[in-house]
Amino acid sequence: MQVRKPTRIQAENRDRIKTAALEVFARDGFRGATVDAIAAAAGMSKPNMLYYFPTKDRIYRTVLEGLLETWLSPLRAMNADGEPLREIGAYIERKIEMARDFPLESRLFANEMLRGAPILKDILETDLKQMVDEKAAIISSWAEQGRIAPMDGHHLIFAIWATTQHYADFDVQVRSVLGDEGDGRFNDAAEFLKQLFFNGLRPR
Amino acid sequence: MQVRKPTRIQAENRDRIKTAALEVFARDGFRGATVDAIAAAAGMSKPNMLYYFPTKDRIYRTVLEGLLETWLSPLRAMNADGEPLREIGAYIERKIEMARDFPLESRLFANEMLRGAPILKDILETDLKQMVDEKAAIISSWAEQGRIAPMDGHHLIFAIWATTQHYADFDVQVRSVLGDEGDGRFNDAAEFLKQLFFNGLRPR
DNA sequence: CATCTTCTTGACCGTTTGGTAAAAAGGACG
DNA sequence: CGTCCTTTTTACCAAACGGTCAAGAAGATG
Repeated sequence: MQVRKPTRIQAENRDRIKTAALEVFARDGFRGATVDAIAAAAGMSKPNMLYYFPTKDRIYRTVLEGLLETWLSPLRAMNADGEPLREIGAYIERKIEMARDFPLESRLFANEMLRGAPILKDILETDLKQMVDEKAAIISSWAEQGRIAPMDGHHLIFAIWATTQHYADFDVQVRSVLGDEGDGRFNDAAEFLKQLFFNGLRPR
Repeated sequence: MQVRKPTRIQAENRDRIKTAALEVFARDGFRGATVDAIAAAAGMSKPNMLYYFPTKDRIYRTVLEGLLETWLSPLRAMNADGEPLREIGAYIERKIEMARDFPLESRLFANEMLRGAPILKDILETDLKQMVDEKAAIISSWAEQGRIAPMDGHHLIFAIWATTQHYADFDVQVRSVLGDEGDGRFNDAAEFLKQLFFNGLRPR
């Protein structure tokens, strides 16, 4: 099986398509997105795009899978040997940065969840579950050592996901509510969330 | 302008359509949903359905607007004269109940946000903003009185929205990660969140 | 610069989509 | 039970959709 290395044009165009697809899928979801819309966003004709990716489904899977590793890396970085509040604080900060810098990725992920994760379900139940269980166990051990309040680590992780991704997924709502004073919302959110979680987790 | 009261059949069918539309729109979003799919879910032919609602757009607006008041009523119930932690705790509990009992409504709302809230934008910027500002002011006054920790009430409200709605919007993910032990997830979440927010908000 | 491969295009195809028209079927009510 | 209004159905339409095809344009390579 011959696998020749991609040409410069191939690399560029595949990249433009993935960027365009991210935009469209994040807004309209898989079913709502059209290959015409993606091609238009990528600045090329539909048949031209389909020369690089044979189907809409393939584009979607490529974008989604390309995103996963980046998306989960902050959690993977949470270290059992670190100081609990430092580790959790760093995780919150990193996740807020990602909501600010990669809102489309967050919304694409949210869209996949809303339709029942037909593509990612397997990964959620295996790889993701395994990692979350592992990190939740670390949190439990911190709690048993009395270094943080006793709690189920799973729900702590969910709470951090929810609060941080909210600023990407519900960006319209956040901006609508905050109005003109909303410019510093990511910094304010980071400060608020660290206070909330730090005080909420401190052992008592 | 004659407005006759709806017949029994009209009332029933409009209701069936709205229920079916909620299901389909919550899963596939506005663009991804098809009138055929909604009609099928409602158990009637497409032209029959369009006899009751002239366009897909009209169905969507009807469902969305019918949802809004219910959706925001828990926040409206937050009372300045109550005891802060009791009020906030009751709000969290009510929101978790809604995530459990009305997940489709939550996901429909999420879908509308993800595509930039083209229908709800106006309401977000006027009615919603007004109410959130009002409630955030109450929270600020509690903070000034030293009854809770100082904070921006807006972000507290966002955090409660995010953490509670997460259990509806990301239900697949939550269930995938929790596995078979996930049955009590709404109760566990309520307990966890109350602990988190109570400790996180206590004045110090 | 000739040749071979890669890339792009316009024309096209069958299916799905949102919606319409007209007529048949059903229900309410005197 | 006949009449009138409501409801449902069948058949249909134009546009949008995902995708194909063959031929031409542009790049790479000797």
